[in-house]
Amino acid sequence: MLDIQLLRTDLQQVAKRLAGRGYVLDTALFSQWESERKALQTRMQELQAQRNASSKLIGEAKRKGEDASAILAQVATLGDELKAAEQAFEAVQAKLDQWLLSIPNLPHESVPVGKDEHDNVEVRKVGVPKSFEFDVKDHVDVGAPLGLDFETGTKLSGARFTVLKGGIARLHRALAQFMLNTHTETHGYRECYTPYIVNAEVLYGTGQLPKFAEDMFKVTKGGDEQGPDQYLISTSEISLTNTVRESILKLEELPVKLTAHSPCFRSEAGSYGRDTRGMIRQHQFDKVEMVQIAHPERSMAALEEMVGHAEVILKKLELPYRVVTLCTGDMGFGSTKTYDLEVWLPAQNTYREISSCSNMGDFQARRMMARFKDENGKNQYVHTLNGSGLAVGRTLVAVLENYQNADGSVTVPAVLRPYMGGLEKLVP
RNA sequence: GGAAGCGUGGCAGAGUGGUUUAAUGCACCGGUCUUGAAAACCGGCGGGGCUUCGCGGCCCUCAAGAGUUCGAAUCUCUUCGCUUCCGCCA
Repeated sequence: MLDIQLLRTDLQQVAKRLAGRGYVLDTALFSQWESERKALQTRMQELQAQRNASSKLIGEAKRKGEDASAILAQVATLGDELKAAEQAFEAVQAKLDQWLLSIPNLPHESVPVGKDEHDNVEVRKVGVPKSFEFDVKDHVDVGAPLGLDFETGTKLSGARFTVLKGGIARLHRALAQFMLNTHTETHGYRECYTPYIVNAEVLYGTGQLPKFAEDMFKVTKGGDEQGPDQYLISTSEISLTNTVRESILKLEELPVKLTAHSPCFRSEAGSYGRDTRGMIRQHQFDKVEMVQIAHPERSMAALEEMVGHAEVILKKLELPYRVVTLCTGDMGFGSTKTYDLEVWLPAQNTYREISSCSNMGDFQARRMMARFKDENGKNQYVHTLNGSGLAVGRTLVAVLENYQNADGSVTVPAVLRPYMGGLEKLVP
């Protein structure tokens, strides 16, 4: 959520910056609602003050045993008027709030202006794609004999669900363990285990609601169809970031660095027909997530650091990748700046997204009321950052494709062998 | 699932319709004193919002929501959470 003060003081500038990401800000609408709000709020508060004063007088009169009927008569008409004023105010305030919640974040000045993914800027390329002496297979064909089973996944749950069996299942687990251990042991993140079902208000905090409800899985408690709205998390960014909601952190508590391995559930509405083959795009996938709650002055540095943390995983796995700065038009809703990590997939002969690291600035913090007491004792919004470190399913895909051998086996990356009981190769 | 009880500011804790615009203590911050500290004393000390150049003024907030009332922490209803007991259960 943007700072409403910024909209009040510098509306045109905000509109201009949002235009860079392809968002048209309805400035006339805001100005109109804002002046309505101001008038209604002033009126309502006047009436409340009047009521409070009169009630106090009545109390005093009664205590002294005096006759209060004159004041009572005077205040009698106030009730209806006040109620009407309150309702009118709440109505316009609700409209403003909903509107504010639907506005994306302002891009940082350092973000390249652009329309879509074609305008993203490559920052660096690391590692050299290996050349194969044989025709490379994609992960579906490499994985099938090793226990990657789409057919059973579909039988159980429909399209975009997968069953992993045997060595592949273990490799998948090894990847997650390796990532989690690396982030906790060498990057200073605190391991967390969090709920996979969260309340709607939590999703307002991180920005999935109200705009992106169609991307989520909503769940219902048996026998409680009228119960509160709850959703499966689409990333553990949601639960990790919201751990600091409605709190005021001490200066010395920053930065808070959290990590978790969790499944992620995404409806993938709007991506029908895209990446239908294989496990690139699933309704359920695992991810190791990094989250930082940072001092505003430190958040951009923290973003660079976090990208580095994600890169370490790819480097240790010896997977070629590149780092890309997303342009204004391709960034996510709440981000001020985003780097994507794209891993080399030989079968597709291209780099594919495997991690996304973003600085959300105070956008989520304002929605969550997550603050810290600054150097001057003032409460300030924290900055929140999140990054995949990494998407486990896609990492599995990358390992299968990059480590495949002519005989159909897959070499286990050296760093994963301790997690595989020393196994060096997955053999059909 | 059944029964009972309880949710007040960072913590403890008063407060059962109008001197509570939430007492008091602890913690915390500033000051006096002190070589320094402790103690003592003085002052400050939750959060959100509106308004003002500023000083300030005002509104909301006692788990959440709704209601009764001129007036609600206090009364009523609903929801949520916690505690204890019983039942069931990985």
